[in-house]
Amino acid sequence: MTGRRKSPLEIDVTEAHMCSVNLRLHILSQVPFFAGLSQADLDRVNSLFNEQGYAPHETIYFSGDAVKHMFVVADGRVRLMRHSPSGKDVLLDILTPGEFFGSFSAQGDEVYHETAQAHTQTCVLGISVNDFRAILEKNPQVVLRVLDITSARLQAANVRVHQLSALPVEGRIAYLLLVLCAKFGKPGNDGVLIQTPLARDDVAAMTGTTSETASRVMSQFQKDGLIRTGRQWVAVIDLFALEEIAKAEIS
Amino acid sequence: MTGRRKSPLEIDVTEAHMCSVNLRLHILSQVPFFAGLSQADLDRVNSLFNEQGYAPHETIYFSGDAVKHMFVVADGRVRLMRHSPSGKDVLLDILTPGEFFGSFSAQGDEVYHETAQAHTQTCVLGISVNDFRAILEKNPQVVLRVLDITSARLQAANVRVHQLSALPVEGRIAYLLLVLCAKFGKPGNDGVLIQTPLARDDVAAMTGTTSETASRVMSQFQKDGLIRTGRQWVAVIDLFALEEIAKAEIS
DNA sequence: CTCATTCCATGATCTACATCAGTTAAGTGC
DNA sequence: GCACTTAACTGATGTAGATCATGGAATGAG
Repeated sequence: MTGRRKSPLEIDVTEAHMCSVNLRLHILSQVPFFAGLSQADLDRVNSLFNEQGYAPHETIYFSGDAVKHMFVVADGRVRLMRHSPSGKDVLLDILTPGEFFGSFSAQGDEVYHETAQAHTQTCVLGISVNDFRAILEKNPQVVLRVLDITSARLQAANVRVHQLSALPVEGRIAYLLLVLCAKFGKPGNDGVLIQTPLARDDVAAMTGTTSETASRVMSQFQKDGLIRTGRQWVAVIDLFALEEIAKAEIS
Repeated sequence: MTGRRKSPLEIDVTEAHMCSVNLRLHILSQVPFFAGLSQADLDRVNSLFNEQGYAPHETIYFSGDAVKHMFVVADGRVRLMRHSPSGKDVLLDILTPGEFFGSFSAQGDEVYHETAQAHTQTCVLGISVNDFRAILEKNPQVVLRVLDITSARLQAANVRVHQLSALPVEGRIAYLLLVLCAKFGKPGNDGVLIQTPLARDDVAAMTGTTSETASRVMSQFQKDGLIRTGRQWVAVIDLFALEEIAKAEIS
């Protein structure tokens, strides 16, 4: 393993805390649920957002904080997590530019039910819940898109419940790698590289296990030639084999 | 335990496969997301629904079936579940009159991702996805309500993911009983009776454990005076103690 | 470069819970 | 009422995976 490359991730470490105006407009037009808006509407919407930069591990809001904003990731990666008194945190999702988080229900939650944290150097666009709600009320087709996305997330959450209830750790990690591959994968020389920092702790926190067990399972995957992995990175080589493991049930 | 009462549930075992027209209109007006409609709109919506009766354990649709309808529970209880190849099924939810299920995303899923089954004698109102979508497109405020409900369900699913990842079985069952209590609870002589048939298998399938373990945990709860339970029923006596257990983390 | 920190790997134990198995009790139909 | 069926209880045993503990490798700071 002398030739193992180090840190193959290509994370843009731009110094800018703020993202450029160009990027900002581009991002908003890319957000799935604003896709249908006219340029004029888009400009109006854009003026309601303000941007904010975060360093890695900086917290955007804490679980339990009063809800004030809805956010869109402009650049970087954002972690959504839930804490436990014991310290065993659960990583709900890693968000990529164009995805939204925070509150968006019309009735409005009182407090956030998860913590949002910058995973990498991040730029986030925020809008007050009132402004966002006004947009929703004026643009029915936007609401339909938000509903679609929320339904898809509910769907994904149910899959996760299912897996935590019925699959052994190995299967859950295999499935997670496939999901991350679909979301962050960049085909490369050897396998599909998951383009986001991903520590063993992260894998553990997304699959309901410990970092030690995640480490063992991933070591085995590597020995079996299913993945290549190093410090904070993973590349998937054999998608099909992982799929088999994710589906496998011991009769 | 000589005085243990038998089957304290008060399930209406009406013979009717169909629910009356009165009930039907009443149900639709009670459905949270139709609550804002005018009487005229409500009548029009009503005409788009057709009703269907199901006997206990009858299947309304299977996971994997092509999506054709969105449903509202009119009477009885409906189980939403996911199957595993191994046979270890997961019970996602038990629905009560006024709740909807099936597909409702605007883009439309191709197939159902869960199986819906009558839990008791049930009457269900169905509407074609096209008709429902037309309603959504004409009534923005209805979409907002659907979004709210979907957000709340996503929220609940995330709680479940969290618990499966971080809580021991005892805690998950304690929490489940509290949730069921809030949803189906009827205060009675001794404790709050959960007004739905609830076998140990059901508890197990909702908490990611086995019926044996569910049985052991619930026996212990009963010995400790937290609940009263029998064949297919549970009454909660000490809500506060269950809350403590649900929150407890080992260090 | 060197040191300090963080992340990863892996062995040795321990335990919560699954699994297997047999008994008891609550409903149900005749 | 009695026989039959299904659900619940409970003991014995096995095991996946947590926990504890240690050493090594990649990265970052000075």
